[in-house]
Amino acid sequence: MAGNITAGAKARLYDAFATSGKALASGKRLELLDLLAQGERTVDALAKAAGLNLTTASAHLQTLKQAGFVATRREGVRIHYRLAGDDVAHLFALLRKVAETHQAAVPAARDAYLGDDGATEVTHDELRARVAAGDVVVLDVRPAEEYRAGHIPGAISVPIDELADRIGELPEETEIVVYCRGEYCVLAYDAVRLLTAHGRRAIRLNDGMLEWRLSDLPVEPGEPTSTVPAAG
Amino acid sequence: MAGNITAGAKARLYDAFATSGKALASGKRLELLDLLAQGERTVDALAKAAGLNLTTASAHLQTLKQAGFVATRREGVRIHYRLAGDDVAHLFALLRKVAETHQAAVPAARDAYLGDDGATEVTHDELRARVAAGDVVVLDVRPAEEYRAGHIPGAISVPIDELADRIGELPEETEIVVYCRGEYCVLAYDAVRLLTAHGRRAIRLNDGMLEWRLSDLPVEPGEPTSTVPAAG
DNA sequence: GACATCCTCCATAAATCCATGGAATAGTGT
DNA sequence: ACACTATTCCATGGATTTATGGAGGATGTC
Repeated sequence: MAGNITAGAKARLYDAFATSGKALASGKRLELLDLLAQGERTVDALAKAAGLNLTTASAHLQTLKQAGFVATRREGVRIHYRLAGDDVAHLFALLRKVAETHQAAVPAARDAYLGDDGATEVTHDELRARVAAGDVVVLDVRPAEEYRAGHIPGAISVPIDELADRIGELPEETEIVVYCRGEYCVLAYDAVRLLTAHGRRAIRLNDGMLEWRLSDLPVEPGEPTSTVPAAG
Repeated sequence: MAGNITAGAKARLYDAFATSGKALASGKRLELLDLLAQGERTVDALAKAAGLNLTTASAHLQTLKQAGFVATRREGVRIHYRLAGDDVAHLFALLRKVAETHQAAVPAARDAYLGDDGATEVTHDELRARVAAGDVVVLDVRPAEEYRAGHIPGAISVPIDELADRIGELPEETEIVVYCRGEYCVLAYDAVRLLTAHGRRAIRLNDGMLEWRLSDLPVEPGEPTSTVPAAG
């Protein structure tokens, strides 16, 4: 029923909260939030990235907008959607964490999706220490657009789609730390599998850009550089 | 649709997250979570407190259980539901906060429900300082059951239903700080209106037990005492 | 102005959710 | 074994949500 017209003030308040809850109640909308957490995007780009019909994507985005989770910006004929605030990203991240902690189906679905890459994981702190020591190369395998919107300082960008062709750009001996969108993003897993298959030493960041940003660690916007920084 | 049988592993993972999202997608379920955040309760008690048919309440609780948000304990013929963890309470609190921040309808619905009591609000820190100074009486107006499950140390219990009859138990000069379940709980507002109408000096805690507990402030379980502590 | 692009709004069919009453189950007391 | 209580399970009708195609609005180009 949800939203009884003649309901009392209490029901109206809780139904308003539930409007925001409903925004989290569809896998496709969560996928859209996941994408938006990496930076703003147009409706068309979101639809393609999430594998949705344009009309369907638009409808989901309206639901998110009603919940106040996203805001829009018009640029000519395009409309760019973005998260309405970092608190929304926090809510999204917390939902996933709580679901993984308390819902038995999640770890299973997670493993089925991500698979095993045999890679070690490093924490934020370890990564920062090793970057400071010049010990590793940090590799961002998200689409270039997302790298541009913000990446870990010093990371180089090789989108997962181009990685097989551009593997020669990566150092042969230095260890490579790969990251992508977040804890449940498959790109870094795929990248590690590809890199180790080519004899590179690759490990994975614990999680990804989402958690990095929400931990208030430094984020750098800007274009990818075409050269790999001198390692060691 | 949500839950395509033939969907890929990614869709299954996000649909699993969405299962937890769905648990937050009904005003009635949020009311149940609000109650459970105060302590465990039987199905029957929850149904009555939320104004639900027993069968309907049971169904909502099953939804919450599937999401992993609640756990159960059998005691003889009764089944007690409780939150599965503090992270669930955090998620619930964050959802409300994000909704209030970003959804225009929430502040309006909030004001319509809570009304105005003309009262000053005090923060956690201010309250602790004034309690330490013996400057105020802290009054918990939640049902006795919830007080018993955990209350602010030193608070006295007068459930809102009994307050009109028991107003004489309260000091006439000392300022009274009232609190109840949380930021959107109406009981403290009602209590302040009642107390000021009877010439008492009453103010309100910023929020309530939920936020107090989630801030890791000390919580005391135990029976109400029938005597009001000597004030000042 | 005619036209293309990007997006939102509308209408529709299938799937899902909500509330409810009645049946079934688990545990208690006699 | 029998009655009784608390809760869950099942079936049903009505409302809501999802996906989709087509119409309509807004903006930019020629």
